[in-house]
Amino acid sequence: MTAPRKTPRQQRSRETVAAILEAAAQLFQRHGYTATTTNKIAERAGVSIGSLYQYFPNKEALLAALAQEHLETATASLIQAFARAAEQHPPLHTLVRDLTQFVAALHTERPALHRLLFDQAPRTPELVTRFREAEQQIAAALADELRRLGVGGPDPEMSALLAVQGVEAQIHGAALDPPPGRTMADCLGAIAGLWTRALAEPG
Amino acid sequence: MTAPRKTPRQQRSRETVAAILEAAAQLFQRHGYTATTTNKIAERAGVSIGSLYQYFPNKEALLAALAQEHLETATASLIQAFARAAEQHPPLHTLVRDLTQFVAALHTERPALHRLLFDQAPRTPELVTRFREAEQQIAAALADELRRLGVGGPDPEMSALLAVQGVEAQIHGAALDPPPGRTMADCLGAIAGLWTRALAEPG
DNA sequence: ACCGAAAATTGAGGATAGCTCGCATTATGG
DNA sequence: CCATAATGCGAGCTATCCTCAATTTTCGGT
Repeated sequence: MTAPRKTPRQQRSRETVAAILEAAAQLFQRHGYTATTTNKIAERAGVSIGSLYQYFPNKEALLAALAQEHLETATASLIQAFARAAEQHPPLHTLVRDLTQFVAALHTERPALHRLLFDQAPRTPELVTRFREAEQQIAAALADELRRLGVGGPDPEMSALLAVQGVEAQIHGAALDPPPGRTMADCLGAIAGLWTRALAEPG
Repeated sequence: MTAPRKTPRQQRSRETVAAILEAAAQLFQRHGYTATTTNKIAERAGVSIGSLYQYFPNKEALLAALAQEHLETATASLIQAFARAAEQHPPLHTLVRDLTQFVAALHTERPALHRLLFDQAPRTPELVTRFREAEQQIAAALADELRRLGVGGPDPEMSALLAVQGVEAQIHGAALDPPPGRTMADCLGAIAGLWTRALAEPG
């Protein structure tokens, strides 16, 4: 159960919730999930521990709320950037290069939060579901472009989803520990090259 | 700290450690990591809680030991299967198809343990490192074959690593929730097709 | 066979962290 | 202005991880 226990109705309580989430984000990022106690979060937020549990049923729900927020903004910004890039009807290799760079940007912009959610957090079914939904949204946007270009093989939706999943994993790996002797740019270039070839098959 | 606290020297203690790990595996898989208490593990193993902490410094170390065991056997069996498949010097598309099926087998053979390690366990730096090492071993084996076939672009090691990371993520996704209207076999076919094209570029 | 040392086992309990619950305080709206 | 709802509070309950001093078992040398 990670759903909010009670929705704040007054301005005062909305500020309380915001303060709690802000404090949770800071402490989780600085000390990790398990090392952060809910009492410390409440203390830093300037509220009592009772208030915290008024709005969040358990510690995990704090993480779920942060994850949802991050996934929503990240997905939205990525889809927006992708849509802007697609406006000019670029060729496949440009589209793929842009996509990889947008995904890479997610890892460099808020690296601490990103790594918190992907490397430290216990992966609850709810978190996994949210993540899958984000993947599918991005894949849908990519699939549209593949269809427009007449590529992506007989099943562009499937190809798009596999591309999103693959690019995510590859860039995460490159950001975590890039192969010796290769820069991040090398990795991005290789990833873009691979996927341009992989997706080039006519529909 | 997940390193063993003390290495068992007598037969008796080796059996104790084995019983603890067996109990931990069962309970973790049945009830999840956090819901399993160390006292329950000791109880099911038929030893006292003190004995458990004689050999494992903390709860996390139990998971790390299970993870190391699973990763080692999985990596070894995958590399062995891959080597056997490569003996007959097959073409690229056969090699890629075999690789995807071997990886898929890891997800179907011991699904509970696999999902435990990938979806529930808190990802400690040590676990992440072990996982990276396994990836690199498999990638090295694949890179050899790419070189033999004269494919994989200018940097076959990089291509191989990206392929291993990508295939792992895609098959994990397909096993977790396959796209609507597609069977697992559809997914495997699509994955193999994509990577055959991606890796086909001459060196 | 015997003995001292090392290895192994034990389980009550300390320390700590997640979470509850009854009460106090503040806001709302009629 | 007051009844009601919303919000805030924090001591303390409960459960879990882990320690430690005492006990039992095994081993190696004589």
